[in-house]
Amino acid sequence: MTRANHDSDAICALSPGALSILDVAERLFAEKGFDAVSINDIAQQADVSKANIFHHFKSKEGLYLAALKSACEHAARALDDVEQSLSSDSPQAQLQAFFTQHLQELLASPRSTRLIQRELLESGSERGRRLAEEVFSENFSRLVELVRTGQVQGQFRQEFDAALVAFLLIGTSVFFTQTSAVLQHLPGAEFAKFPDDYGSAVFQLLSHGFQNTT
Amino acid sequence: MTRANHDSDAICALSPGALSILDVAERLFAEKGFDAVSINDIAQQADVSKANIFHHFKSKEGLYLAALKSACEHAARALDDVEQSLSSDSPQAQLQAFFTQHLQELLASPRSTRLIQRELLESGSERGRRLAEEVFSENFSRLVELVRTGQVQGQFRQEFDAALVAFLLIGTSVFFTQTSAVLQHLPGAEFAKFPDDYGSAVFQLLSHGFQNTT
DNA sequence: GTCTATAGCTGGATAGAC
DNA sequence: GTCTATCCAGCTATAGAC
Repeated sequence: MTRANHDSDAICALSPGALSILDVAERLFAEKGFDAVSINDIAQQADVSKANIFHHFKSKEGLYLAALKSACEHAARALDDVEQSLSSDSPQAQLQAFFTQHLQELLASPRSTRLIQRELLESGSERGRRLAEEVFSENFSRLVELVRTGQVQGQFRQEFDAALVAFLLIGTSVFFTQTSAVLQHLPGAEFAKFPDDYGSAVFQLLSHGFQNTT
Repeated sequence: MTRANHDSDAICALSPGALSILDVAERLFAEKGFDAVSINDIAQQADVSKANIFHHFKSKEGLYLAALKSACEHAARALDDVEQSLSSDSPQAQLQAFFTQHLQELLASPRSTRLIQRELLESGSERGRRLAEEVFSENFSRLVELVRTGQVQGQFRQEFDAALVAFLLIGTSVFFTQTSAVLQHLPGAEFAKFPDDYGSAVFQLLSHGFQNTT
């Protein structure tokens, strides 16, 4: 708990050995989950001894927290990049740009995404909540603001909660990446094989709705 | 693998002791995941001895599979009920009825939902895929057909993939139940506290889109 | 910083009495 | 069907040499 901050603040000063340990740990924890991964597994795949891992990290949980923090920093950085590269076009253009890049980012770094996903699944732990608050609340707020701007400018309907729209923009992407492996085995869901087409189709649908107005 | 079928076909003939074991197991596996739960934990909470569990179930994995199958049967039954109670109204009325009842079902039995969710997260295993295929593919197909019917009748836009619409109807509900615990801690997301309002608002949004047409 | 060796414990699973 | 007692493999973590 208290120690984790200390460990990962100096993340850039870690020796190369520690970095490869962290890298392997992040991958294995993301793939199999905390309890299914042993220090032995990590030691083998990182080509170091078990004891060496305990030299660099205080405990197994400490290593896990370090990997989690690394994944969060990666995710947060990616979101920042997305927002910085937003053109100063209309809100709907900005929203579409965010949506597209966000989906691409999720697809490009499935490891971090998955590790965070797993952590959020443990809703019982305080960790998951604090994590979400600290890492995502700021970015989420900015996205909500973007929707609100579109609403006051009259481009978006005012009858909808801006936070709800933002939630759906994020959720449809996350849920897609989360289920795409199994989606491909459902009949009629060929869209699972073309993430880019999925992205633009979903944005179209969220924009205009599936119901016919003619 | 081969034994699981044998075990759970006779699920109704199990002794009361076995049923309480299965009940506790389903709860714990859903809450913490397979690896984080020990036979000791289950034995304690079910008020039986460790050995008794191995008398009723061949192994820890056998017990897990039994719990998973129970959860799947529960979920599938709920979906069947939903479809049977569909009125013979217009496709959009049927679609809305399905959406509403599906969301309510998810909220009413979070244990089963969560256990299946966890299993799907392990996309590496064949189990997850087969599970989704066998349990959900039929219901998913029926939902897709419902959307197609609305399309040929001209009530829904034909430009969208029917399977995509069906996917979003399911995904927005599942993702909501999945993240609601953490959602409540995000600024501006008050809708997390009112699932019913969330349901109707999302259906409105998916129907008409967030973009202004005036 | 990195290793070998090992302590100390808990996990799943079994044997056999009742 | 249910229990107590037990086996042993595998785990986290530490000690101490280099």
